[in-house]
Amino acid sequence: MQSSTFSVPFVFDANTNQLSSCNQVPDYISCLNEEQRLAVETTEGPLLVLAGAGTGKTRVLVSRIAHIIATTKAKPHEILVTTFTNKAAREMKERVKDTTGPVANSLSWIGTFHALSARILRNHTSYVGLQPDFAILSAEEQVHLLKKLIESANLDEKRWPAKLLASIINEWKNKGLDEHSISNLEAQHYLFGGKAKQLYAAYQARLSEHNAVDYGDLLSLVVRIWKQDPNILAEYQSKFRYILVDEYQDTNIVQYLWLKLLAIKSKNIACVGDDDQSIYGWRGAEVTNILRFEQNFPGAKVILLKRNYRSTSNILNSASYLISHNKNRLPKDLFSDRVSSEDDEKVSVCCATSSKEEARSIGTLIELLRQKGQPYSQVAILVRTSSQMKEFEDRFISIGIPYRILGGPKFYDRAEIKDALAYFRCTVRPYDNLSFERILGTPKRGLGKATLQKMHALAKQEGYSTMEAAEAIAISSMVYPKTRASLLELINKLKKWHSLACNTPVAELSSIILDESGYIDMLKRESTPESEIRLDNLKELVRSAADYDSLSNFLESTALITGNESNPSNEDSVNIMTIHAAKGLEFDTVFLPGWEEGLFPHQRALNDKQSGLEEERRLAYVGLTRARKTAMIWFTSSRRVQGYWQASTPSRFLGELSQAHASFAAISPIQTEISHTNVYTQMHKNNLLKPGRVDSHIMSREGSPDTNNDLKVGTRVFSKTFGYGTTIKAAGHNNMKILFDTAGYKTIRNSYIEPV
DNA sequence: GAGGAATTGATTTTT
DNA sequence: TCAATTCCTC
Repeated sequence: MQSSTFSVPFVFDANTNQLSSCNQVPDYISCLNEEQRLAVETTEGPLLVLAGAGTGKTRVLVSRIAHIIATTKAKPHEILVTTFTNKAAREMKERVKDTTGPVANSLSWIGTFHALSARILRNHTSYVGLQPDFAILSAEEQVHLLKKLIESANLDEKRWPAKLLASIINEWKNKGLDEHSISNLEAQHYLFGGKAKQLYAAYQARLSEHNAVDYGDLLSLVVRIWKQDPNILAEYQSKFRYILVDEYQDTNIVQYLWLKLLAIKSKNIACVGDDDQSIYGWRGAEVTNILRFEQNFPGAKVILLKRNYRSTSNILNSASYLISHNKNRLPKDLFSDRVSSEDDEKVSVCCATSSKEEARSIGTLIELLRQKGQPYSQVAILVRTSSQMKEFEDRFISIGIPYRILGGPKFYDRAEIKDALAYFRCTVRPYDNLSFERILGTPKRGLGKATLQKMHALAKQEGYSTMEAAEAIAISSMVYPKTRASLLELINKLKKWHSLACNTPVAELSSIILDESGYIDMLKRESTPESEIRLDNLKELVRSAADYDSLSNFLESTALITGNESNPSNEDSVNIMTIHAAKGLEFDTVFLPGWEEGLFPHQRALNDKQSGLEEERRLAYVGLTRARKTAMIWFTSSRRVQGYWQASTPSRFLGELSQAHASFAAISPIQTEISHTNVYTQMHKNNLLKPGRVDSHIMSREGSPDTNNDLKVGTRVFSKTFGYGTTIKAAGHNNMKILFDTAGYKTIRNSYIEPV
């Protein structure tokens, strides 16, 4: 896309609330194409910008913010912008700064729905029976809490999994339903029976006891306040004169209600999104929001961005043809801005015999690309499931290709960070039971299950918090003196830190806590490379704590911000990530391995009716459109899934690529250098002309009952995948290690082989 | 309560 | 297969 660097020097004086030097015709307009300019200049009334992949969505939003500030009388703090992640919000703010100058600093309402809602909710806590310092429950804590409630309701955890209950509650909150509708949810009906409603009531009661909300509440409470009190709503309606929404296809129903209430007065709502890139349906995103925009916001203008600046026409056309197989979408006609030339390669489809070979071939290709001057960082491997990553890691380590995994374990997900935060939270809020239970046994101090059980019993009996119960036990004779002393020591430390909290700098306080708790010592004693990293992470945590003026403010920010900047190594390295994590990114070369039925589209999505398949197809579309110049799709003829070897059928999506823009058999110049990939033979062998044929008994693990349990060692057997072989030894209940005549040693399910 | 053995169960993931 | 969890023993 155009790379003009310019700056419109707006100055916003917060004292006088005046914006100066904004009467010049700003330059940001001139670098937009006609479609984009229309989207930027239509500042009044509801607007939907339907932007295909690579059409400059963010540029439109950024320019629009600049335009609104320049041409209307709106102040930056009267503009509300929602983004999908915190990271996107930061990046958007940076880009606005590049375009409008220092005025971006006054753009204070830009962030995720959750972050914005938390701010709004803090002003009206009494309205919904909360204290202003309410805590925000993380997903993990939510499951933990539900687990405990299920336990105390004497339900069998195996049959009533907390995770399932959590997903039901979340789904239902995302849909903006209230407690009366929980009984309508099909899933809870047969899984939880009448108990779900009780469990939910207990859950919500526990939340308010703890002065906490979960992520769903954050939004729905704001919606509830706005619905119930017209005065409060009116206040926000006039406060936010312009509303901009990024990634509109990923909003859920509550977020729609939220926007609708807020925008109903000014009608100045502009949403940017692409229905074809909606890949988060499984967590509540509602594509219908974008499909029905014109009905939901009467008088809406819809602008389609069709000019794609990213991909070559072969890639774009393949992707467009693929996505045209979806029924539930708004048709678009994207065209590539790139002048077709010799390096407009077709999308190539290649086959390997196993995931190992797949990784080996792709590794070789990457090395060749590198020799031809392509930096590693311009190469991405986009997988459907994270389990596919390991094969590539192994291979890359052995041949020395530097790589990085994006969207891997997040900083705040690391055990040591969570432990540290749990210590901090106990210090600040002594009634935080979850955190207290987390720190009890880390580092080891002779406190465990038995002691915890006693605390629980006492807490329940006396209505204490866990820490109060611990204190009572520490001065009673309910436990051994050794346990008592250890417990007392912990409690005294927590009390000491609590008293330090108000007049000690945050960074100092946090390092005192980590030190005195023995946590640092524990890691130092380990002295493994692993523990070195952990110590570094803790140092990093202490460093970032220094930016806050109180420990509780620091904790507040960590509840909403998950640092997903993955290891910012400056080394030129290949990017490995899931397709989900690749959303919004682009690379010169993209490898898409594992296009096989059952893996991509994923079996779980296939079981899940038509909408599941369509979302998988959108995912394929997103994957393909990440590529600028080269896209290479791979599939294998057999793959080890969950430890078992399975014959695989090429993905039905391969048959949905446009023949004119994808080459199934034609071999690109680089590929000819790989001798062991015989595309032709494999294509025939795998019956690629009829993609989508699934051998259901092979793909599904539960498909057929396990027979052949009486197989003896040394028996000759036959497998559809590997041919003839001899059993070597039993491996677990229903598996056998077999030496195949041609395929070598494999461990497979007994049901996949038959004696001959 | 700690540590080793056995069992289980495995998309995608942000706030 | 492989990691996480639970079970079992000392």
